[in-house]
Amino acid sequence: MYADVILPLPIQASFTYEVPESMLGSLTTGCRVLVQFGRSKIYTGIVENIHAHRPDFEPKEVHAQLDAEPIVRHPQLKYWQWIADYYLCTPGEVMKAALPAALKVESESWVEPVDDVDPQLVEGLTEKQALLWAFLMQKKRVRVSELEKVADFANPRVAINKLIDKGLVRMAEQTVNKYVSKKVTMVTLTCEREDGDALHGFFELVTRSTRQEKLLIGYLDLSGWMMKDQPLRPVEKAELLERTGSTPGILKALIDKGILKTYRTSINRFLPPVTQQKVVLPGLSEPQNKALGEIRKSMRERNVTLLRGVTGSGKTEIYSHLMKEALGQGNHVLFLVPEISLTTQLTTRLQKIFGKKLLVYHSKFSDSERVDIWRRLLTSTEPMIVLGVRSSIFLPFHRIGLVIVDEEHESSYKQYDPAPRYNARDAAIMLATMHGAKVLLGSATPSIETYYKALSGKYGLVELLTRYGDVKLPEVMVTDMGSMRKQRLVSGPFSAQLLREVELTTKAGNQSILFQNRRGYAPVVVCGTCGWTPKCENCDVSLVYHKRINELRCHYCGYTMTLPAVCPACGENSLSTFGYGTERVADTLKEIYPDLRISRMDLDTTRNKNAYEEIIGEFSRHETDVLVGTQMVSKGLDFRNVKLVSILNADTLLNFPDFRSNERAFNMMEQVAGRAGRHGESGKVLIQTTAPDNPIISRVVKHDYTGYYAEELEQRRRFFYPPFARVINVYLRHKDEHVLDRLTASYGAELKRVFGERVLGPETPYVSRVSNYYIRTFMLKIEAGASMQKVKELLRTIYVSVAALPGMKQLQLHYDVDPV
DNA sequence: AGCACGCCGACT
DNA sequence: GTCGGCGTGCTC
Repeated sequence: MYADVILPLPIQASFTYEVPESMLGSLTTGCRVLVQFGRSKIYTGIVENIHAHRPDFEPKEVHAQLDAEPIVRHPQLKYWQWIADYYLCTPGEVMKAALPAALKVESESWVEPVDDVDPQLVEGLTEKQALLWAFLMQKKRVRVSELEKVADFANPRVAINKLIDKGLVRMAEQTVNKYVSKKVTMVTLTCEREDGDALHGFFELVTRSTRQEKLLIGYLDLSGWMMKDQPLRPVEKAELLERTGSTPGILKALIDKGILKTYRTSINRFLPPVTQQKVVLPGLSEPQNKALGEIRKSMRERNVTLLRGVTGSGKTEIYSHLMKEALGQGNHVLFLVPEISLTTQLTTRLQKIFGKKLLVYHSKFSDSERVDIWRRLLTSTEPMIVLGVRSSIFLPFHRIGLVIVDEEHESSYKQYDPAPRYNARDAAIMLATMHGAKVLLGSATPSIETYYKALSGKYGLVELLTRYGDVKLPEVMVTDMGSMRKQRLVSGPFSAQLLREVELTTKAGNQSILFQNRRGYAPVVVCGTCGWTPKCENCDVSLVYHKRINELRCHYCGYTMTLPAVCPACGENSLSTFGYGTERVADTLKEIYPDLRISRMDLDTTRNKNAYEEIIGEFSRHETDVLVGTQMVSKGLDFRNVKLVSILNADTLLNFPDFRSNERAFNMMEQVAGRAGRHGESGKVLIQTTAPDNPIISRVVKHDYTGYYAEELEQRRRFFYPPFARVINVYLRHKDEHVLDRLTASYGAELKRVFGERVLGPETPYVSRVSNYYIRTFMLKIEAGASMQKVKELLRTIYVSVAALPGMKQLQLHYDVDPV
């Protein structure tokens, strides 16, 4: 028998290996295997298919079977294939994205001396070989990578191979298992279960402490100690303390008395629930209830329903009710949220309702934690909710009944780099379709495509246009920075009007959020004498100044340099900074109001795992008055006291040179505005711009989504963009700009020959070089109804037809399907 | 993606 | 004349 195996590589084909007899019968589709690929490398592959067709080459054998049971469930491989087809990448790339790293063991090459070394051979070694040999004799066994480091000469691999040829050393591939299961502390009684006397004695020992007694009883209760016909249920220490309201001290007292003992164990096994978790669902307001009813009705008729609910309308409560229903039917639920909104705020809220039925899947989790969740879904038959980010669509669900995609318009659902460049919203809809599950998309500002589908009847549409508790939508004011400046009413990034509002808000005991979509201190540094400006070595961008660390940073590749004291071009001491990033906004505000408590939230201040939670915690406990931040502050956060929100520079949102810039700007402003006044009296939003008459801003002022939508749709129709066209961007990257331009011309000619008017470009992107690669792009606009299968084939043909051109091998070409 | 093979310039 | 550089092709 032979197994077709998917390998985590950007190669279109799958590879056929022979199944050794020992695995016959046990090796099945969906199992992981270790296979050798090429001369030495060992990869984890997934068995795609097992068959008896002898291939016309001599296949290698499957090295090892890693799973007794499939780790990828039946519909999943089909799903991977769909993603690979749709997003124009290989199944191996999908596999790479889908499996947590710890499930993808890869080999490391080791070398060791052979058992009986011929000393004569050692004599005849060259200098380089002798150096490697000496190191190896010292260590006995060494990684190839280590050996390569020790070698102070080029191509050490050649020398190693010579040693192997001579018969002095041999290679050994060793796979590394990166998975470490999480350990927890468990509690158990020191006596045997049958030993009633001992237990009686224990109770005697705690008669003088009600709290100790309570803990003991709690243990008996949780473990099912007395129900001797059933197996003893292991009890976690944390669970015991929480359930009995005890402290670690009380537990310690019982351990000291010799009643209880603790032990460590891996939690990768299932603790059956003690009692059915009591589900306390939030009550729904009248409008919420009505919306819920409409959603249920819509779901009976259609697979996908859009819930357009204004910010603060209480979509989460509605989701909770739907999720509970799905759980009740024994189904899995996938609740997708954008990376940024997976805060403790949402998690704790849902945890209170669903307890252990809620699994959270997040990129900040360690890999082992992700594997635990993977395995739980695989082995458990219980209904569960996965609250997760983009990549959680790849988890091994078996009976999805409901998929919820919150903030469906969010661009972070789209993976941009590396492949697969998938949109988790769209992929989740496909996943649901494969499972026969229902989908609910939620947003205050649905994407144009989604709303179009909803209005045209393809999706169901439910609208919830009042905020919870009838709080009014915030009042939006626009400040014309141009005229403010003329009147000298601007200090730094702030208009006098904004400063007054911040002051009033703080005096009234409320909080403000200032939104500036740019991190760092100043985006540009310029020499006042000669005009020199620091640029990134690897990318075509100027470096952003970060003051606290006194560094210039590239926001594309991470390149850094310290700010020179004098201009390196002319030697004058005349470097000055321009523009405002969040760091400078916070500093400037502090200069104006030294007593104001200001915190900053952006990528730089939230690097480590807890920083994000801390900043949010501080702000929600009202330990800070003003929160300055990038788009991070615009998503899913709910603070009671925020009464003022300001977009410091709306111009930067409006002036993007692509077809989605209006959509992005409107969504962003509406989302930011939505942070204001979610409870009690309504809040205020202040937009600072030099273009106060911009139509998008006018729509935001009126919170006029439908107006914006109608106008935007018309634009899309006129210029043939989504939803009327399907867009595929083609990226060409090369280290040599001249070669790139030559290849781009040939490729473009071929592209246009085949697709004609549907091709736009080539274009040099705004940032034309990233990490030393020059970039050119084409945009392909395909009629909405056209066969993507056909388009895909044509693209492949075009690639093949230019593949022979010189330099093509060093050209990186990739497609971005449905770019956002 | 890795990795080896193979073809051209700078050293003994 | 070999060592070592990088471009090309293959991997079950």
